[in-house]
Amino acid sequence: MKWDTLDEEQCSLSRTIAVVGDRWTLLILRECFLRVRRFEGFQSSLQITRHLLSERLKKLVRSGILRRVPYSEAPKRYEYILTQKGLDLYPIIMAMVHWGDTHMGDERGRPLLHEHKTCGKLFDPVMVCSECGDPLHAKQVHVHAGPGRKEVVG
Amino acid sequence: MKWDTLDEEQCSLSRTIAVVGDRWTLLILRECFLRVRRFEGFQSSLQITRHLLSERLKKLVRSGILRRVPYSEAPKRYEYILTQKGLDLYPIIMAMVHWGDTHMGDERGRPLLHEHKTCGKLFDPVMVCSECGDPLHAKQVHVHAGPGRKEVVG
DNA sequence: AGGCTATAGTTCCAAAATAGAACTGTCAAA
DNA sequence: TTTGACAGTTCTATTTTGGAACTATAGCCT
Repeated sequence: MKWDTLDEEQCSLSRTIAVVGDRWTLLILRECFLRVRRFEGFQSSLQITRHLLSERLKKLVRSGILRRVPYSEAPKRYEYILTQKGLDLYPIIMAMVHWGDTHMGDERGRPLLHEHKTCGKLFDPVMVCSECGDPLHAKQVHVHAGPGRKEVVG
Repeated sequence: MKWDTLDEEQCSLSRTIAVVGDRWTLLILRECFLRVRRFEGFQSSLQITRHLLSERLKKLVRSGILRRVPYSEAPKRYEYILTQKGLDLYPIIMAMVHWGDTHMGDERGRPLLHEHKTCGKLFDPVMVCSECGDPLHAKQVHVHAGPGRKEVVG
């Protein structure tokens, strides 16, 4: 597969994978949601090589997920801030964190707890149907071809 | 980073990434949710090299996400079925599909539509708080160190 | 003025992962 | 007996990563 044109695929999952489908990108985004914004911050907390970090940040900026904002004029220095498009990745990250808590946990318990500020409680993320509000399960979902589908599969 | 011990990291996201954090694995899982079960099925719909497909399927079986079930005795043939642990990845996949639909769509419209069998309507997946049921947004969440956390960050 | 430190990268080479194609082995059907 | 379907394995070439060192700008200290 030609990963460089993955974002032109018909499948929405492929298009998402094109931008966030690698290990480092996902970990960088985790740091973004933990309020890390600067090159040295990402580098020291992730132990990613500077070369790859540089690559990934550029790609995230090109994809419109991060904005590169100057925070110092002399010397010129920038920090990386999530755009709305980037903030909208939150459910993906939370879904992954929750699956890890549920299925990959160890005896120590979960490393982070999440508090929902609007209700004040510790919570788990739950994915529900936008129409009826019930929790979603794979077996209750039927897939139809949509308007953007070239040929029918599945 | 040593990717082979990523599943021993303290971070739940890292542990999830250890098993589903690469492009092909995610695409294979998409096919699983579209009811593909066999080697040739995955190979022909994804155009993945047979070598990598073989590797990834083995890893998914080792991780307990797929089960390798015989469907023919002579010759011995197997198919790959999602376990409950695998089925629980559904929110991750759906979150990614939904983000792709929202932010990476093109003029043709979305390729697939999802019907919730229990309510009969076409829906979008929404991530909500398990406690109050409100939709989750990154800025409304506060992170605490949990019992499995060695040191405090973030 | 000279040297140290902080920040944000870039460059270079070795090691690992992936792509692409061909090959293996088992069995059924023609 | 030949062909085809299925489920892989093996091989080499290319691409991506990892790891370490290097560059560049500017503030601060003496």
